[in-house]
Amino acid sequence: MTDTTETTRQLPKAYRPADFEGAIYERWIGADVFAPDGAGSTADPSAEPFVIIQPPPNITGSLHLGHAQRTAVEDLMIRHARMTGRPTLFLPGLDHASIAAQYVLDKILAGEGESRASLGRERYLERMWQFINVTREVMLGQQRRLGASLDWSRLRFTMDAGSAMAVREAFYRLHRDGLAYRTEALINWCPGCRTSVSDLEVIPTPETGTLWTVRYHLLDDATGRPDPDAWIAVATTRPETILGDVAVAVHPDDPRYAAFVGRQARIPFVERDVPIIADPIVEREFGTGAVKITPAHDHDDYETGRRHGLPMLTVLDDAAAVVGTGTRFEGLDRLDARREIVAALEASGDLESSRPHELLIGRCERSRDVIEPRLKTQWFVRAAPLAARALEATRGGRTTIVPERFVKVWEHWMTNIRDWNVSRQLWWGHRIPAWYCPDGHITVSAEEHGPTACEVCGRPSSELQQDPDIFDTWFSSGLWPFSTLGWPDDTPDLRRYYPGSVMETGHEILFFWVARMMMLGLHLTDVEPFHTVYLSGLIRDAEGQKMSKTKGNVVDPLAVMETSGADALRFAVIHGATPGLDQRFGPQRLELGRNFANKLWNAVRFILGARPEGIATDAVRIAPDADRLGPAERWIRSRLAATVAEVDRGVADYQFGEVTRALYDGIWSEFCDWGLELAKVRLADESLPAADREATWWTLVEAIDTYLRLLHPVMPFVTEELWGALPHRPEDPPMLVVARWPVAGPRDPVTESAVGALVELVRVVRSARAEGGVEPGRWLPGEVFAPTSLAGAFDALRPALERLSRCRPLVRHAQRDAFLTAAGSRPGLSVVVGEIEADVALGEGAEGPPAAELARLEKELAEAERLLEAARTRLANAAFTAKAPASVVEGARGREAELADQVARLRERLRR
RNA sequence: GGGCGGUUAGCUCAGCCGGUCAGAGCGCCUCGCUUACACCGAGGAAGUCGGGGGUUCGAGUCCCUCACCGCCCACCA
Repeated sequence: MTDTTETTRQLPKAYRPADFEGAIYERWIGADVFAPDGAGSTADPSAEPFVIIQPPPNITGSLHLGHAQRTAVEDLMIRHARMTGRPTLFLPGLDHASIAAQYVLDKILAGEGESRASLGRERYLERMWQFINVTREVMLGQQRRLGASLDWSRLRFTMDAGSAMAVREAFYRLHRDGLAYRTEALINWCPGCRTSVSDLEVIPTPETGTLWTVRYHLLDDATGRPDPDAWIAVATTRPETILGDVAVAVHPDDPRYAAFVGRQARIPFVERDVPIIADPIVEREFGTGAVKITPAHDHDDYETGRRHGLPMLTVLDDAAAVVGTGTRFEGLDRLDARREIVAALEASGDLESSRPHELLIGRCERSRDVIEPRLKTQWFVRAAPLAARALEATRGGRTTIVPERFVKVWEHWMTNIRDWNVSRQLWWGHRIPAWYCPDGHITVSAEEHGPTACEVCGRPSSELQQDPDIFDTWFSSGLWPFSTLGWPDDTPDLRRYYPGSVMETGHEILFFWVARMMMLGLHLTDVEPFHTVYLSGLIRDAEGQKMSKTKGNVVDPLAVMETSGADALRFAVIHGATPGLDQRFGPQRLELGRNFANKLWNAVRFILGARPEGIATDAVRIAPDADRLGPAERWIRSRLAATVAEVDRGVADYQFGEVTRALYDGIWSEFCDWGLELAKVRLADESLPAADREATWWTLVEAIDTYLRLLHPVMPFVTEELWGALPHRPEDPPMLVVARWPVAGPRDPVTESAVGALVELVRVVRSARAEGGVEPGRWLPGEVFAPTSLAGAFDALRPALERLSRCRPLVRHAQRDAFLTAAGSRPGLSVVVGEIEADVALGEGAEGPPAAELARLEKELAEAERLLEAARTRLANAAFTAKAPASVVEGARGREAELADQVARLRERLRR
């Protein structure tokens, strides 16, 4: 490390991120600075640790831009905390993503002519491990490339032994506490994935279907046979479910059907006679006002069936083919069956009508197949009591959600929560640790090898059968904040790093993941798993479209980083980050980041190259000599202090876009555009004592060092690289990554306003020159009248002001009369900026002020008059002066005086 | 059917607690190779802050309402 601390190094002329980003990451790893207790850590061990919880990405392929943006935000927070001297934990991990992974692997297998069935459970899982051994490296590599300062020594996976142990223990306790139960219930079945899915995984999709109206003949009370001339018409979008109908429901107050209630109707094909019942759930206006009830294949009907004690007849199997009906439709896929049933009804004359109908179809989030609700015996987690505790945590302020508006969404969901179906008929995942004995007794065990005997009847384990199902993938994800720290064991990590500080994730998985972590965490550990939930928005493409593989508009972060660098990507995505709001990403954004890095690079190159001869190349950094600072140097320091404060505020408020904006403006528009330009002149001024020039240089070093620290969490690579080339203090650590976060110094309002006025003068003179059509390269003499309060700053900065305004000599007059005499009536450009007036001579040969100059002055006058008028109107309003705060009124008066002065001066200039 | 978010220069967006807040980047126009940077520098044009009400001395900034776009939740078969 000594090479970077004790000597300043030469920087290559061009900023080429690819040349150093990888090497820098290696150096961080080599120095072991990411682990909270790593060899290179400079944290205060007694400080409160800062822990970021990163959603472990799904191990299904590669990371996309959304991952990159979130990782960037997380890394920003953790790097900032690390620099403040807190022990930090940023734990890397991957999620086995059971259903998503199986979906991907199934597709790959299909391409090879294999399938889940052809391989069998064992070989299928072997294939899965092979698959993820490849993808995991890709994904971890992407995180490294992005510069994520993850503690790799703590890498975890939701399918590792630690997670497995936590899953078993968690389920064991939930069951013990009466919060996990097994029952037959109507669940969402995906025929494509051949598994149940949770309510959240069913995506309501608007589609145009058909609404068929079908006649069910009433039974003749006398004969007990269907009456060909009496029927009740029901409307349905799924005629195949007729086979499972067990009732017809009408609204109890519907006069049309009052006489029907209590009678029987004959279901076609299955020739089943079912009751006509009354239930207020029926919408009288919809369809015919009579609803067929299929409790085993429809969520609403299931509830209705339960209310009325109706039988539940399953007529679709796992593949969604007709089963158990004893009809000729047996074995047909439900859609084929639907067609045939409609045709048969039409033939029999019982199809009254059919019309197109817009409806919401539940589709599988993964396979997009139509979800077919069906009865299954599954494990459920009782949600209400868990949700109550989660709500307590957010209401009590122990966990804060950022941005705040999501609290409402959270509350709504938590208060209407339904029990969580955790059984999945998949293979890739944690097997449910429940065993059943031949007598149907249930034994749940947290032991790795299962129970030794049935808990109820004592039968030996050899007679017990383990549940073939696995857990919903979110069950293990829900344990992530503590399962990764050794829970259920009472480990040092768990004590030190739990609960976490900030949990960052996309708002789309607020329910899937955040809610489950809260519920499980509170129940199992008795403490909320994190203090803050920071929700990010989605990354969209430049057109505002959601990025998706099928649309082909996904941006590969690796490719982006290859061309523009990780820093540019990080800057771009952080720049656009507003909590909870989506952002568009396009090439422009990226260029912004890259250009900024380039600017920074060149600024540092300039500073290093401008080192006064009296300072050795390997000089140890010293603070600039305060007695030798000029106005420009004091201005730089004061503006720097302002930027530090702004960045601090942005970080504290999670307004990361504000952080990048403050840095962009501070570094580019203030420090580079004015600070360096002013300093340049002083550094080159041989007439000044060497010590003055050295103080200037040390000021630049101090400023850029501070800016680099502030920017490090956003752009870690380029800042590390550049910082390494700067002279350092003896107490500085070898690398920026563990250097101390800056403390905002004092502001200097007097200097800020004086230099601000002079900067404005330069700006206005430049503008006047350009508008007046003066050749840019031409030096013009100028006269300036500045109030005595600005005299010191003006004189000190005169050489710089001359150079920047390209006016020489620039003569300052202390008296306005003298100024007016000197400016005289010669042809020239006149500017009025605040209390300063300047007149730039156009030189011999000029006939008079060019027409453009007059037009410019007139425009300025008109604008000033307009503003003055507005200010006067405001002050004339008695209500304003009476009710507005004194400071505001005072400010308005000052403004009025200023404007009046400016108007007067401009009029005077125009008269000449 | 509820709920939430967005609507600010041609484009992409900042504008936190109402009082120089009308801004930035890109694009556009005019200039410029001034020894850090053409991934640059200087200057410039450009918006009745979605519409309409209201509160206030004062409103992109608060309230109501409407419109359009987007998202989330929801048991109309």
